[in-house]
Amino acid sequence: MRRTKDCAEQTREAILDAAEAVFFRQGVASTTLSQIAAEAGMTRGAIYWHFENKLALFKAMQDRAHLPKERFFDAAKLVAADDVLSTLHENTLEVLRFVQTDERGKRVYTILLFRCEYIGEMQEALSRMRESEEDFSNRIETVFAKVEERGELSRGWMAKTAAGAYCAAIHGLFSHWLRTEEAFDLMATGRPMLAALFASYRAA
Amino acid sequence: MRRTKDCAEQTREAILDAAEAVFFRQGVASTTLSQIAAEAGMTRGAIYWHFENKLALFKAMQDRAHLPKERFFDAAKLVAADDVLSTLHENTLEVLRFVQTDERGKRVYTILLFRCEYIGEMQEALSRMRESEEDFSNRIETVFAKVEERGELSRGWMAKTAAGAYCAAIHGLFSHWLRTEEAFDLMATGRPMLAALFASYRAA
DNA sequence: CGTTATACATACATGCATGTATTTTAGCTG
DNA sequence: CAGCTAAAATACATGCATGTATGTATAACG
Repeated sequence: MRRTKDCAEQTREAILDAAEAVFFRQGVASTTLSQIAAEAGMTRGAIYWHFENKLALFKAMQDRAHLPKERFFDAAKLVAADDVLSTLHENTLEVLRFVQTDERGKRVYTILLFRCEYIGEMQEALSRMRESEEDFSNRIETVFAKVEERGELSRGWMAKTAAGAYCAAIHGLFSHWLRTEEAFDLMATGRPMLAALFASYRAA
Repeated sequence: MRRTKDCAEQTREAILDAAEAVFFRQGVASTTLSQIAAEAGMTRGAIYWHFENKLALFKAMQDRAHLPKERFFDAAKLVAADDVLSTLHENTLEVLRFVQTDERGKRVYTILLFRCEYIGEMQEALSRMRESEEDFSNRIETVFAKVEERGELSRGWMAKTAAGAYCAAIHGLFSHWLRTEEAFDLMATGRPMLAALFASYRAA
């Protein structure tokens, strides 16, 4: 105990790693702090030293793996592009490629999607997630509004429905992939799927 | 107590209703049998009389709202159709229309998707769900295999990726809709989205 | 009309997770 | 080297959900 300062920081990271692992295996609600401590090779004392409680630990884990949506979709840049649709299309493919390599992101996103109930104390975590999702949704809608304004959106679509379909497609791809990882080739499926969508957005 | 036989059946239904309501509000893991009993206006005794435990109650709730996938997608019929793709397309639109009217289905599906962690005791419930999903996935893949065999599937798609994209799209639509119900018009978004997908499947 | 099984309610024992208080260990400081 | 404090481990009190055992009222049945 009390080895040194960065030794404590190392402990903190170990606890977060352990939390990720146990949350992933067992889900958030049924995971006890004892289990996390055991996984990290310590006792609950260490956890309570570094974190206020389970919710704080959960949030810290969520923060450590800042999800890709925030860093990949800059609505201002997208709207400013020459060919907004093509830029969004390419951008999306880039995200698909990226997430495949991001092991931590995959684990954390799986926890957020499938291993967490977001109730009681966790409601705050949900509202964070919701805000982030809503923010994403809104940015995408802004982008499509611009596309529509420029007359580049096929009739049959409106900014709102186009954005909804885009979000649904992305979300569907990710969750289907995370649920059946070994049996699902994200790029092989996502590429033609996005191609179909964007072709429809553009159609004369 | 001991009113009559169908009075007991009525109690059973009331318990299931209460479970649905509380699971929906609070999530499955953190819901206690006392809360369900209170919601139903009874005590835990009634629950333990009708159900072995929480898992059994959960399964009964799941069974009562048999989800639409089972009754709408008959792979054999689909494969036998003249125009398989068009039939699947129409079938899918019909499901979209139907689910909007099925309040119980909506609640239960929301619980299954967002209010349940599927761990510990619930893992069995998960494997049931998984089987059902996998079965659905497989049936869809069978359908697309037939389409491919007939040479009616555009190059750029293979049976597997086409089925994956279809499932991802459906799942994405449903979950996006259930998450933001008021702000999302399922048909208005789903119709052009499916049109885009199926147009791509067919493209010469 | 008495008995019995049904449909619950109530009471009780157990276990376990949480949070906090206390204690121990070891690095740092003068 | 003494003293202090950061970094944990340990101990303890509490609450609460579960499961089960027991109690009880009433419908069904002979």
